[in-house]
Amino acid sequence: MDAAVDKRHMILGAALSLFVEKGFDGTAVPEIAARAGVGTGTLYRHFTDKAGLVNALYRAWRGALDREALAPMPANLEPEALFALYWKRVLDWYRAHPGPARFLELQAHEPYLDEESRRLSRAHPAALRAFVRAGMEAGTIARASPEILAALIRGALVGLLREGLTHEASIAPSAARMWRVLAPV
Amino acid sequence: MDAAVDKRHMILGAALSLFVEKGFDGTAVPEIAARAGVGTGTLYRHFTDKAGLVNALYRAWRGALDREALAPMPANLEPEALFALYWKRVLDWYRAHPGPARFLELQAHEPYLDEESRRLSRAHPAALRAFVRAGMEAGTIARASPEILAALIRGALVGLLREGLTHEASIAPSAARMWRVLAPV
Amino acid sequence: MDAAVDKRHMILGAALSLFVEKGFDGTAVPEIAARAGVGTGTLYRHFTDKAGLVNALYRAWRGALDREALAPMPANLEPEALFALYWKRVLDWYRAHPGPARFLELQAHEPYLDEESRRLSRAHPAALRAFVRAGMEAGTIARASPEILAALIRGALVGLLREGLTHEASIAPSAARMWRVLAPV
Amino acid sequence: MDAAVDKRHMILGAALSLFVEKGFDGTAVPEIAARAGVGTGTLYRHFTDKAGLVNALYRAWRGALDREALAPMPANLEPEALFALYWKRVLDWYRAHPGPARFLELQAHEPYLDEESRRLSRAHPAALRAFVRAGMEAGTIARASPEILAALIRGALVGLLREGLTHEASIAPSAARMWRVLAPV
DNA sequence: AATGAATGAGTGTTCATTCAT
DNA sequence: AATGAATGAACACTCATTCAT
Repeated sequence: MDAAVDKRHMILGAALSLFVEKGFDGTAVPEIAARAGVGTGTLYRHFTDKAGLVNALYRAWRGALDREALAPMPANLEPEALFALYWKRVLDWYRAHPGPARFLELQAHEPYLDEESRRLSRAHPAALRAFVRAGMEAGTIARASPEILAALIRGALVGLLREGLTHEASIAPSAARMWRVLAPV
Repeated sequence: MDAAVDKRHMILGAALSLFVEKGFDGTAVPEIAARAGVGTGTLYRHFTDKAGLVNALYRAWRGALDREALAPMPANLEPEALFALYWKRVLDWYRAHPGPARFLELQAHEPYLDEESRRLSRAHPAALRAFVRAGMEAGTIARASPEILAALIRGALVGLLREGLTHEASIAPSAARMWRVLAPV
Repeated sequence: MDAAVDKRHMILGAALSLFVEKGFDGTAVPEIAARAGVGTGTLYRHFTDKAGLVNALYRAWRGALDREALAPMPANLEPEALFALYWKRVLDWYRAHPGPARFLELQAHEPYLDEESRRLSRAHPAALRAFVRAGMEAGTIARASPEILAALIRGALVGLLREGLTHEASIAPSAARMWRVLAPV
Repeated sequence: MDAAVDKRHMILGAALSLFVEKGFDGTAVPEIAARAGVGTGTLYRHFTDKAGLVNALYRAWRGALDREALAPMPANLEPEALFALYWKRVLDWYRAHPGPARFLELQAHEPYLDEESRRLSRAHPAALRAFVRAGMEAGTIARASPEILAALIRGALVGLLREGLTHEASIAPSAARMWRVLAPV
C-alpha cells in the first residue's frame, strides 16, 4: 500500500519534470516510467492513460497552489497587507515548487485538460476577481474593471515566475509596486 | 516565384493556427500541409523540417511584434505617455494578431527553439529593461530592480492577453494603472 | 493507381492467409504488412484499422461466394438438377478458393464483423431458405421446416470443406445423397 | 482440496464463456481470473499457461461430448434407430451445453491445440466413419465414400447448432431426413 | 517545382506471466 | 496455497520525412 503510494508519487514526479522539460506531447510514456523507475505497464495501473496522468498532475498541483494562496487570511489586515500576503504566498509557493509552478503557469494545457481540471483552473482567477471586487465596494481598491485588475495581478506574478524572479528579496518590493495598481487614487 | 511566396505564407498560416490549437508536438506535419492546401512534400521544399518551420514562424512573428512595439517613439514624449504608447502598441498588436500573440506569448517554446530564435526572444525583455533603466537614471521611473519592473510589465500584458482583455477600451485604463508601478514616489 | 490496387490486393492476400493460419486476433498487423511486402504504415492508407481490413476481406469473399453460388440458374431445370448445380457451385468455389473458403466458413467472426458484414452474412442462408420454401410450395421439396433443411444443407457443405472433401469426384455423389434430404416422400 | 477443485471449475467455466464470446486470442487471462473470482496468479497454479488452459477445456468438453454421443448403443437396434439415437444424443448434448458446444464445434482451434487434443479431436469423426463403414458392410447403409457420408452427417449437426436449431422438436424430423442420406437405395 | 504514396521508427497501450507477500 | 501488483515484450496505430513521378 505504501509501495503503491510511493510508485504513484514517483510517476507523478517523473511526469512533472519531463512535462516541464519537454511538454506533454513531447514526452513519451515509457520515458516517464523509466524516470520513475517503474515498468511501463505499472503506470497504467495508476492512471487510465497519459491524459489521466496529466490531469491528475494538474489537479494535484493546482489544488496545492490554490490551497496555499487562497487560504483564509488573518482578520483585521489592512487591504495592502492583505494583498502583500497573497503576493508573498504565491511567490513563496513558486519558489518552493519551481517545477509545478512552471508546469501550471507557463504551459498551455487546453488540448488535454478535462472538465474537472478546467473547472479547477477557473477557481483562482475567480477568487482574485472577488477580492478585487470586494475591495472596490469597501473603497479600499480603486474603481476599475475587476477583470482587468485581476488579470494584471495574475499576469505580473506569472511574469516574475517566467523570469525566475521569485527569490525572497524580490517579493516585498514587487508587492509594494503592484499594490499601487490596486490602490485608490 | 509569387506562387512560392504564397505557398510559404499559406504553410506558415496553417502551421500557426494549428500550433495555437494543439501545440507544436500535438500537430502533424501532413495536417499542416492539408490546411495550407499544399502537398506534404512541398512543405519540405520551404522548410528543412518541422523544427525549421516552427522557428521560422516564431522569428517572423516575434520580429513583427517587436518591430511594432519597439519602433522609435515620437520625441519629447512624457515618460507616462511613452509608457502608455508602448502599452497600447503591444495590446493593439495582440488584438490585431490574436493567433500569433497567443502562439508567441502563451506557449512554452524552449524544447524546439534554436539559438537564433532564443536570441530574438531575449530582445524584447532586454529593451524593456533598458527603458526602465533609462527612466530610473532620468528620475522618471522609480528606483527598483529593472528586472522586476520589466517582468511585472511584460507579465501584466500577457495576463491581459490570456484573459482576452485586449479590446480597445481596456487599454488606456490598464496603462494608467500599470504606470503607477513605474511612477516615482 | 495500378500500384495502389496491387498493394491493396497484396495486403488482402497476406491478411487472408495469416487469418486462416492463426486467426484474426492471433495475427499481428506488422506481420500482415511484412507478408504483403509493404510497410506497416501503408496498410493504414488502405484500411482504417485492423477491423476495417478484416471486414473488407469478409465482404469481398462473402460477396464472391454468394455471387457464384446464388447466380441465376438456367431455366427449366428439374428441382434435383437445380440443387445439384447449387451444390456443385459451392464446392467448386471452395476448391478453387480454399483459403477464402476456410476463412469464411470455418472461423467465428462475430467479435469484429460490422453491421454491413453481418447483413451480408445473412443473405446466403436466407436465399437457401427461400429456395427450400419455394420447392415446398411447388411440391418438389418435402414439407418440413425450411430453417432445418437449409441448416442441414449448409452444414453438410461446410462439413465437406472442413474435411477437405471438395475434390471434383465427391461432388456428384454427395449432391445425390443430400438431395434425398430434400426430396419429397 | 474441494476448494481447489472448485476453483479449477470456476476458471474453466469462466474461460469457456469468454472464449465463446470473444475467442481465445481475444480473451485476456486476468479477465478469465476476474470472471472466475480468483486471483490471476491462482490460474497459473492450475494450468501451465493460457494454452494449457484452453487445451484442458477442449479435452474436457470434447471428451464429455464423445462419451455421451459414442456411448454403447442398446443391442438389437435397427440401423435407422441407431442413427436416430446418435443424432438425438448429439443434439441433446448441444442443447444441454450450448456454450461448450459452440466452443467445440464453431471455433477454429488449430493454432493452439496440442498433440493430445488433436488426437482427441479425431476420435469422433473416426467413430462416425467406422459406424458408416460397418453399416455398408452389413448392407444397411448405402455404398458410398464413408469419409463423405461422415462429413455430411457431422456437418449437418454443426449446421443445426450454428443456426440454433437444437430444440427437441427439431431432432426427430432432422434425424429422419438425414437418415435418407445413409439409407441404401 | 510540386506532389502524396510510402515508409519504419516511434507512440500509447495491453497482457501473459512472474513473484514477493 | 493464493494473490494481484508489477513487468516489459508485443501490440495496434501514427507521423516526420523521403522520393519516384
